[in-house]
Amino acid sequence: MHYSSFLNYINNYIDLTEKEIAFLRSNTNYKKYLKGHYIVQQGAVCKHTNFIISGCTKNFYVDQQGQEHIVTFAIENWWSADLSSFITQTPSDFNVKCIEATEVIQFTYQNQDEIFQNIPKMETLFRKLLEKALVSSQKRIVNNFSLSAKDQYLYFKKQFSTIEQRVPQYMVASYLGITKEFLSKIKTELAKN
Amino acid sequence: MHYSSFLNYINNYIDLTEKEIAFLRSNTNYKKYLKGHYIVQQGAVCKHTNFIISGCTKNFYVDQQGQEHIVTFAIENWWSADLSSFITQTPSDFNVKCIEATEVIQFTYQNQDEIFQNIPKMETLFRKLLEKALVSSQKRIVNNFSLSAKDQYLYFKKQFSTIEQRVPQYMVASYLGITKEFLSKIKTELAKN
DNA sequence: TGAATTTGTTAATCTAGTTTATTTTTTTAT
DNA sequence: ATAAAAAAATAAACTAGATTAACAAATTCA
Repeated sequence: MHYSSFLNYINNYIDLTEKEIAFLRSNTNYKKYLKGHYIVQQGAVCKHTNFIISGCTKNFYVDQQGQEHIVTFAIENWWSADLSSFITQTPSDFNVKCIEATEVIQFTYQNQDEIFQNIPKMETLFRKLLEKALVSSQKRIVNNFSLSAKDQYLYFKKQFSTIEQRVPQYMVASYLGITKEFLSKIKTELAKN
Repeated sequence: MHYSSFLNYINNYIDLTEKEIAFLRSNTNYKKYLKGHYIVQQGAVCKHTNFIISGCTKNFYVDQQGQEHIVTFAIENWWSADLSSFITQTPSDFNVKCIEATEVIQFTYQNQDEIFQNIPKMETLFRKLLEKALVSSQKRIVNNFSLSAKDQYLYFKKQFSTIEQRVPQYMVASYLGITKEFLSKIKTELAKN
């Protein structure tokens, strides 16, 4: 039953036979993480790619000054992993931490290999997901350059209103690359209008 | 003969049969662009993905104030396109312009589909290329947040010394998201040590 | 229920990077 | 070779956003 939202998601993109579904099940597993737990820790290898059934995670980097920089959030029906560590199977520079209790369907690098070899449609799906992720990552770079902090916040709010309602404000600031104090200032200014 | 560097490149990752090579050739074509010419123009659909045989391109966005923001450079043995427009086949927000005279092997969206369907190894290759591109795009976001402009410049220099030597300094500044004046200041400071 | 912890606000001071304007150097094309 | 155009340097005034510090509000949990 944990699988239904995962299979529904896949089903939005591709059609799988009963056999393929069975194969997918046997090459993935369900896991539940408590709030505050780490799915990946800086310095450890990211063993799994995770599809989020419920909950919320943040992927972040702690710099040399000890400051945390959030790269991405992930919620239901999104994927969450440290891609860099996962694809090279080498220690990670990033952390993935659960902001809420989080249920996932996860698979290892080997699982992924098997899945792609046996169900080529799945590799096509992943290729397309990666394309989209790269586009939005590039869009974010451009926004960083061409928008003021206020406009970046408004863009985030529009794009990810659900996330904004679920995570503390200081994490939104970290995602935007500004201080929590400055985001607070922006919000009071916006409230005046 | 134009194809040799393209095939060499592919050969670094996967083995192709003679038949597959022939198929690849018949689904791609060679093109030469002059310096200053546009491969993609903001508002037009990006018809091709381009593998660069020789030359150098920049992928950039012109914001509402008319300011140019460079998202990526591409040189020999790199891929160049506006991914967003290419995958959706809708008008582009970005331009791809030749900084030098540039020779490419290019294929359309339909070509790509045919290639992936007939040579699944090629889709695997592209999936892996996309993974790497996404990793470096995310790395760039983090650098934007955690490094000073000076350190970002040093990182760029280390990573892309060939590019730095080939493009005007104001384009490097645009890529880094700083003004040309400030990059000039950084460089004179660095020269003093 | 209330003490402890986490999250958010406000305000003064500071600084990395921008803007604007002028000058110098390098490149390009004839 | 040389004029025109493009690129780079310099410098002063300015500003978006950071830092620091003190306080207020909201959650959490015993």
